[in-house]
Amino acid sequence: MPIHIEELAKIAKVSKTTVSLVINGRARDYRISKSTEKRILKLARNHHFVPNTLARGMRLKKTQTLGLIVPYLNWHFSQIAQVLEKTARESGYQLLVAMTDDVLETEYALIQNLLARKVDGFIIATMMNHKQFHSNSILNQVPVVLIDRKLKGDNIGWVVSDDRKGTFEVVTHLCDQGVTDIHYLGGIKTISTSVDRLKGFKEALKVNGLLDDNSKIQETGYGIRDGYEMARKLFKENTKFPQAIFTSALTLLEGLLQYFKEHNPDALKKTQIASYDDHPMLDYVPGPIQSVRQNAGEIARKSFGIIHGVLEDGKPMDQILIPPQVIIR
Amino acid sequence: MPIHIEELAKIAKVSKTTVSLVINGRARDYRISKSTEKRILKLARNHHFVPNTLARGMRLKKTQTLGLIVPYLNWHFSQIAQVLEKTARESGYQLLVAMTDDVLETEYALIQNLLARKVDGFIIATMMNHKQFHSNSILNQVPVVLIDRKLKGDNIGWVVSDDRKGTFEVVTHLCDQGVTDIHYLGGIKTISTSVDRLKGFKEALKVNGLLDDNSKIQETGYGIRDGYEMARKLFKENTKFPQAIFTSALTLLEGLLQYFKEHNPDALKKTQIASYDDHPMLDYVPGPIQSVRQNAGEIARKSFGIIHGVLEDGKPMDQILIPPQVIIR
DNA sequence: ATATTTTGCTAAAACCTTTTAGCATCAGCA
DNA sequence: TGCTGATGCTAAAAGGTTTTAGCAAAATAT
Repeated sequence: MPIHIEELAKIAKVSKTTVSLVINGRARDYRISKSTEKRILKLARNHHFVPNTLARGMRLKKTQTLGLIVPYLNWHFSQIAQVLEKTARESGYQLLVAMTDDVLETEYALIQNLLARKVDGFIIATMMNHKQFHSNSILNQVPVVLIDRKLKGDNIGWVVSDDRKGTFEVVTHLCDQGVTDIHYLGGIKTISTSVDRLKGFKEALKVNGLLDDNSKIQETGYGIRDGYEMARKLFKENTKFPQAIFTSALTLLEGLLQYFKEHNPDALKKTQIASYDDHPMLDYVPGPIQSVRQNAGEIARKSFGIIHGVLEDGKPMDQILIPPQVIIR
Repeated sequence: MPIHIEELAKIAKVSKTTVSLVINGRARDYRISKSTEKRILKLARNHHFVPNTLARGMRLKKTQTLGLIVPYLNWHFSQIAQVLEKTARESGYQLLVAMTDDVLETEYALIQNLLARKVDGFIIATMMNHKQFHSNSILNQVPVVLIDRKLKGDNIGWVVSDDRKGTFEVVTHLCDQGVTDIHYLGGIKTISTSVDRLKGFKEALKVNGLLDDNSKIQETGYGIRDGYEMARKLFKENTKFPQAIFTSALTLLEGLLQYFKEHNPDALKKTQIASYDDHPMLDYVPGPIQSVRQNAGEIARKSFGIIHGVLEDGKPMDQILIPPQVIIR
């Protein structure tokens, strides 16, 4: 039962055109007298008038809404969501947030759903591969910026952490400690994130004159359970105690730590650990644990910046690599 | 440039009424022939027709959208957001997520914004007090369920963790260990959460025959920094080493741990620590740290359940206390 | 052959905005 | 007095959907 323009017009004894113009601050442009303007503004305030965004969206063909699609709200994506929401809101956009659980069908359905809701743009950590993404109808409807995982194509924007560089640097740090035997625990092989992190890992080994030994590389999935299982396998198949382990995501590190806690409490002291992704509580986990902190805030701000630029200033799509920060503890 | 009903009707050589009826599965009710139905359905699929939700929302006066307003996306609220999104989506609702940073004005603005967007209901961790909330126009427009912080009034729903009980139990556990000197670090005094947690704390002291000593109780704010500062003050003003410390939120625990790390590395071993809120990584922080795990999933599901019940089954508002789980490490 | 019922479909209104094009009225000027 | 320009405002259309009331034709009953 909120009041709308028509009623306001009736009360003010003017047309709804006039009310609309005043509300939108275009009174001057249309020579609405100062007195009429004030009267309407006051009336609107008194009656708690808020323009119906649906009707507005229909007419204007834009909703000031962005769709954010992520697999889940882990620490990294929460940070991104949080900064994104704030940044977007400050520019008058609101966020529709959805999660895919890393299920492709869910992602498809979600994109349809949000398209139907006429979001003005998307920010997606997609599961899709290049082909799937480009055959989707999304791209010729609204601007899309990918985060976390990138795809080729110049009508598609992305903002991702420099996975190769971050991994290279932290693994190099391990090497600098004199470690020569480094194991790699990774996630879903296909996504760009995994490819780049593994690339950085191998590069670091090469530069530091270490053997690139595929038997020390495991890649299964990004679940905590996956990390746990890879840790188990690592210790089962290697008689020699690993000097160092690199996990390519926080979840995998969690799985590893859990395995350690259950089966090998003193491994933390004997094995050097490094991981992609950071978390404030890693400060309190004895280890110490080296990590690669993604600049979530920057990823969020830049992502919005691109969408905003495309939408409001007709700027071209953009693709940005964000340098991560290696945290040495 | 997505296709809409009118065009589809033209192609199928029927009226848009017919298309609409078919799309909404009401063909039977209106005696649309099976053949026409099939034809339209096929056409709709081929042309990737998705009904415009804005137009639909206008006509139906509901948007299948819920507004979630939280102060920030910390672990607890992320969990809630995540489960809520999934639960809601499974019932055909989408989530508009917004954050207040615990700033009252932002919350007011956000509520207006989401009301303008015609969300069908709200789930809010509000900063408002009883009076502020009830003088807000929100309550006579759509159903509202509060989380984390409750307010009186029977037209307003809430689902909160049983703060009093959780605190009582974990503090009692400390007492059972023979500890007699327990310090309390709390947050913003005014919100119900704080009141109930302190109540549980005092109750536990009383039941266990300990002195209720106000000098051991600090309440400033819920930031990490607040935890840090209260820890500093605690150690500065007490010559005697504290036997135990209870922090009433995860952020405060983080602040405490940070203080320990910087100024008192061995305090972790000498002092028993318990905290409201849990986090998976607490498993790996030496301590050990006792915690009270809120059932975020249940809070989310029940919140949605209430809104859904009110919206679709005309059920009455409801207020639910969710039992938390004490984690002993 | 006519009346009635069933079948299959549709016209039009309503939801609330914004915007374009333009209509009165009045003052100023010749 | 008649014309021009400024002032202050408005009518109407468009955007895409759902729903109510009802129409024409075909089938059935009398």
